[in-house]
Amino acid sequence: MTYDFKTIEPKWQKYWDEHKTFCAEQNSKKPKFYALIEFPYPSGAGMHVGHIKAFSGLEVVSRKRRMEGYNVLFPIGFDAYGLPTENTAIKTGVHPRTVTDNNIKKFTQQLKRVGFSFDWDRVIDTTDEGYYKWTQWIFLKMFEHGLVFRDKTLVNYCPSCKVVLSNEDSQGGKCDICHSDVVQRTKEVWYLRITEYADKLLQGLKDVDYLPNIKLQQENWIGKSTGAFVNFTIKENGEKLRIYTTRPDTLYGVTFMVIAPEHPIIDKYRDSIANIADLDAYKAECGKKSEFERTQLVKDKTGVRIQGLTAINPLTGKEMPVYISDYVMMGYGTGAIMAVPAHDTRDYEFAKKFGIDIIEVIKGGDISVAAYTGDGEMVNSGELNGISNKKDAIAKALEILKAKGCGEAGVQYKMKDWAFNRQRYWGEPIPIVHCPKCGMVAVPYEELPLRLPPVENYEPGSDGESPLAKIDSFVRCKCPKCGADARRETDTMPQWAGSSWYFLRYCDPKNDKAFASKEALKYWMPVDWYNGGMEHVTRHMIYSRFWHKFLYDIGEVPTPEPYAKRTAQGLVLGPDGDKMSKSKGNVVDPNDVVDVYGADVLRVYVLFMGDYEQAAPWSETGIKGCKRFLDRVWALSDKLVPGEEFRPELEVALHKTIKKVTGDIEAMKFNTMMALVNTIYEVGSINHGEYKAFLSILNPFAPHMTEELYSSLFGKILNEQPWPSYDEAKTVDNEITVVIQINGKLKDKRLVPAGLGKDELIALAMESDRVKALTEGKTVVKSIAVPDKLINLVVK
RNA sequence: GCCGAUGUGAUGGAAUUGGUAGACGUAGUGGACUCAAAAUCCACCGGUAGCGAUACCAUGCCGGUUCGAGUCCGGCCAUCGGCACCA
Repeated sequence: MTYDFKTIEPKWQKYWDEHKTFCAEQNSKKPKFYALIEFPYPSGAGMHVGHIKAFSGLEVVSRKRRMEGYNVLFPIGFDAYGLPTENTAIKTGVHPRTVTDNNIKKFTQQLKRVGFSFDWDRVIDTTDEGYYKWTQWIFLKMFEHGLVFRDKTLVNYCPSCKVVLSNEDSQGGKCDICHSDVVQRTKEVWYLRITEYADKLLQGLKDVDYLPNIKLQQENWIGKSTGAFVNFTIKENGEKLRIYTTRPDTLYGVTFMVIAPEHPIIDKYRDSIANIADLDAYKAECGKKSEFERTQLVKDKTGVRIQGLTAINPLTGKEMPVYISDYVMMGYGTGAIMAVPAHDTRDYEFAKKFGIDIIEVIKGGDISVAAYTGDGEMVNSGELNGISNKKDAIAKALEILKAKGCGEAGVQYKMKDWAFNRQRYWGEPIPIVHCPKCGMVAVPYEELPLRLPPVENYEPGSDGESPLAKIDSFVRCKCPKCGADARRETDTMPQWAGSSWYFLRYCDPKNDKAFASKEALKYWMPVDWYNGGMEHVTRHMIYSRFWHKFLYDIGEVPTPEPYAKRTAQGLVLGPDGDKMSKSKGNVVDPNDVVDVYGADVLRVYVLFMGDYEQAAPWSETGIKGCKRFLDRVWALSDKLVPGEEFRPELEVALHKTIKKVTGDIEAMKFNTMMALVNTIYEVGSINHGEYKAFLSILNPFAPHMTEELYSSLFGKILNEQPWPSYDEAKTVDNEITVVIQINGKLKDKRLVPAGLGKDELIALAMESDRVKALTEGKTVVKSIAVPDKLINLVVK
């Protein structure tokens, strides 16, 4: 009898569907466990095996938790708004709704074939009007609370196609569609004031269990820095030029100022600037570069001195030139810096290039060679001289600034406000009306959802407007406040919107009175364990934590943080070791694997292929090992003998393995249970109790095969059985091999009873013939013994 | 450039707290079974030298701490993820 996956796997999938085996229970007395995976974007290409790996980690945890007696919520849905779908629609003329529905169908079919234990009664789709109604609702709540505003920004604009482009579609400054040069263009867009939550987002990290590197990435993204705002007076007109610095202690070392090319002071005083044409030309040149490119090309600093603006150092009264340069960004701090070339690398390069003075104010480096960014004694710094501690120097500098009334301590965040709009069709319409009298007016809550209207074609409108701008019947409306003729906003929300709160909807996905009921939220939140890709740990996670914290502040959700725990899986690379991509043709379709090997082999392989958190290439040969492993498990049914108690020859191995697998699953280490099968083969037989235990721990990985074996051999449904327990005392061998080292090198081994003391071990080591031979005529200087592990003799 | 990670045999990777480097799998070699092949089973499997016991070398590179370093520290190199309009 061989394992016929082609009939057995669909049989159990049907059973699980019909019995709603994996649907979360309502009103359960069991403890809850909410496992969340990042819901997929349903692309036309269908799923690849990377999705399977991403979902399989918590799939195993969820199945284990159910056996451990938890009421588990393990939901699935689709993050379906997005550019690729819209681009397909433009290309083929098929409505994005139809494209999305087809893709979701394909994804669903693929997921079901793998036998994931998702709760299929709670599927959500962010493009469903019953869902995006609530996305719009939350947006309006933010609008109501002053977290939504409009401001100018630079966007990538293709003058030839007349569209706003994403960073991805404008790489290298060329339009992806027509290959003409992309320019940076100023546009007024929507923002969410996420910076208001910067500190809360940072503080909240103290209370959650994320992998340390994930926390660190988020901390760095928020980028809190403490420093000072300092006002420099402009000699010619008395204007205050406000700068932000983290090093107010270096104020005596300032020799010039740099402002962003877009800084408003230039336009304000353009009439009094002699070389305004040069500045405009430089600004235009910078406009071609994205912010990313600006910071990247540091090798050669560029800039132009402003003829007609001179800054005065508030501490020394010294006059200093003001430059514009693209290494200063309008989007961070105040868009202006004081340059201290002696102690900042970028300022140093700039000063060298433009021949500006470099004044040392901190001892310890050689400023003729490079900027010195380390600590040291303050020099050339008036009342700061002699202070050798950075912290004290900064404190003193702040004191002086405050006394003179020209500056104060301040906090800056690297995090920017969230540009919350796209000029595209396939997204949630922003529910705002522009009234000539009342300004921006919210669409009333009772009119939600504001539906996406049908359009003829999905090409972006001319001049960078959304296709919605072309729909007169959509655009023209009455002001909800005063009834006057008004215009609807035609931008849509970015793809991040729908995924910023989906974990809340899963708690109560069919509710049409609220995004979820208070009871459901109270029961299920927070998410106990969230797993996804490293590429989402900053943007998606920070955006969604922000939405959640806002909802918490207005009393709509019961927990301050959405995710109690977060882990991340590594990518599955193509067989060639490159990232899987359609263009490289190295994408592996899970359906092909299931056709040949079955779902259980695929599931076991993606988890056994290596470290779950690391990227690993797909390997056709590696998968064969997993097939052999499962075939050997299946064949154990031929070696079955009566008996429920573990027999002495397998007892330790079983207790050890149960303990190991129980712990390893929690640590997302999945690839270490194969060895037990080898041991069982060595023993030559397995009894009922032993087989039951082994099938139980394998069940989360290979649910179809283990269920078939268990139910046919023992007449019970395996996933209704409890997770096997182990006896700590029986996980250790009575006899242990200890290692004898001389000067740290392995020289001999001894099989000794477990738990031997240090002195006994050392005495034992001295009896060894090898040790005797090697220590002859020498002295043992030191002996180290680690019980049950090793003895090391230091010999001279 | 900045932030985060990774680097171990032919190969995917183990080594859970600083304590036997290479578990387990794949590939390979030899053998059993077979008319033969596949499948399956058994054995071997980091390098150099040696008949052998064994010795030396070996976890990207250079250095350090330690009785002992894949693991900790410093400095390099390479690769990957993110850098805010790809999701």
